[in-house]
Amino acid sequence: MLDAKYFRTDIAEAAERLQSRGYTLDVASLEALESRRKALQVKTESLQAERNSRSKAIGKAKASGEDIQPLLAAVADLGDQLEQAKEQLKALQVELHDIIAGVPNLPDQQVPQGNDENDNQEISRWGEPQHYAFPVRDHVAVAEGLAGLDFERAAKLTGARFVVMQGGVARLHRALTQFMLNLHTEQHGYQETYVPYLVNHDTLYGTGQLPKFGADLFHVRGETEQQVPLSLIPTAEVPLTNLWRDEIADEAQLPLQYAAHTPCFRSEAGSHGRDTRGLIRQHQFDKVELVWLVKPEQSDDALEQLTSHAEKVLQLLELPYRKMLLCTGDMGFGAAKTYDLEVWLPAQDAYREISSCSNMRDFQARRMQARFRRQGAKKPELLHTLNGSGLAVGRTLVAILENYQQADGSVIIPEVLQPYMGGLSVLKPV
RNA sequence: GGUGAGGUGGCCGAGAGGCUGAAGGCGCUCCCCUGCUAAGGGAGUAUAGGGUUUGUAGCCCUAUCGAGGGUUCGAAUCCCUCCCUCACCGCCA
Repeated sequence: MLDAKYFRTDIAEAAERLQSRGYTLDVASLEALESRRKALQVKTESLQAERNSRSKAIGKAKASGEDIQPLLAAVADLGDQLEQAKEQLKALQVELHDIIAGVPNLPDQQVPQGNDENDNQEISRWGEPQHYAFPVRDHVAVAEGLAGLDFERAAKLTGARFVVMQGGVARLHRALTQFMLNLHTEQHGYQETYVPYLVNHDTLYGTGQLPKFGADLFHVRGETEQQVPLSLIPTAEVPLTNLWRDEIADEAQLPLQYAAHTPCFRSEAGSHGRDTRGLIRQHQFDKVELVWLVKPEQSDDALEQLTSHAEKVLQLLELPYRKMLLCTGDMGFGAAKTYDLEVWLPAQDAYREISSCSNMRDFQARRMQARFRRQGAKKPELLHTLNGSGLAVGRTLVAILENYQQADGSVIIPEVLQPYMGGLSVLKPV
């Protein structure tokens, strides 16, 4: 969420910068609402102040044994007026807040202008896509030979966009998460963290999934209407970033770096018909997530580091990839700057997203009231938050199955994973 | 799941409808005293929103005692719902 004050003081600039990412701010109605809000809030608060002082006077009069009836009569209609003003103000504030909470983050200045993924800017490439002397199969066909992925049975158990993994492929999937977590915690300074997979709505609001993107989530309702509704996390970014919701960190504790492996659940509303084959787009997938909480002046550098940590995984797995700087139109709701890492998938003859690393600046921190206090400072400041996949495990599995496939249907296991596979160096067809 | 006890500032802890944004203590900051240290004296010490303002200064207002609703002129205090913590019982990986 952007600072409400920003909309009061520099609304023209806000509108212009938002337009660059394809978001049209309704300046006129926002200004109208704002001036009504101001008048109403002043009115409401002065009514409140009057009520408070009169009530205090009644208390004093009563204590000294005076007759309070005339005083009571004098406040009689104050209550109704106040009640009415409060209700109007609340409605107005909710309206205003809903608008502001639905406004996306401002893109960083160096983010290229653009409408969609075609305007993203390629930053670098790593590795050379291999040439295959045989017809390349996609990961579904490769895994079929290994009896590793069972989409039919998963559909029976649950429905479309779920998978059952078995045997060497299942183990490879597990090996990947172990490898990634070990790398980030041992070499990159992240604190290994285990988090809940169900979170409440305050938490989802904090990272920006709510109120706008509830349709992308799976929700779990309580038995009764009053019980707190929960939702399955769409990414570990949600619980990790919210660790510091409503808290104030000491400057000395920063930067905070967390790594967690969790399943992620996404309803994929609105993506019907896209990537229907295979593991690319599932309702449930595993991911190792990296989250940073930093001082504002550290966040630019932190994004570079965070992205390099995700890249390191691809490099160690020897998977060709390219690094893209997303344009204004392709960035996520809360992001100020995002790098996507796209891994080479030979069967698709294309690079596909496998990691997304974003600097959210203070956008989430403001919603969460996640702050820190500088040494000796009185006022706390908002933190900057960053997150990135390091990496999406399912898609990494896809990349390995496709890039390491052999003519005989076997799949070579990347060297760094072999210790996690009991020394196995190749998955053979069954 | 059942029964009971609780949730108050950075921490401990009082308060049981009004003079309580909240006693007292600890911690922290500043000042005084002081060869050093220890002890002592004094002052200060939440957050958010709003108004005023050139101002992240000052001043003023409002809100906040787990969360939300209610009763009341007035709620930390009374009522309801939910959340969380602790204890015992039941169940369970």
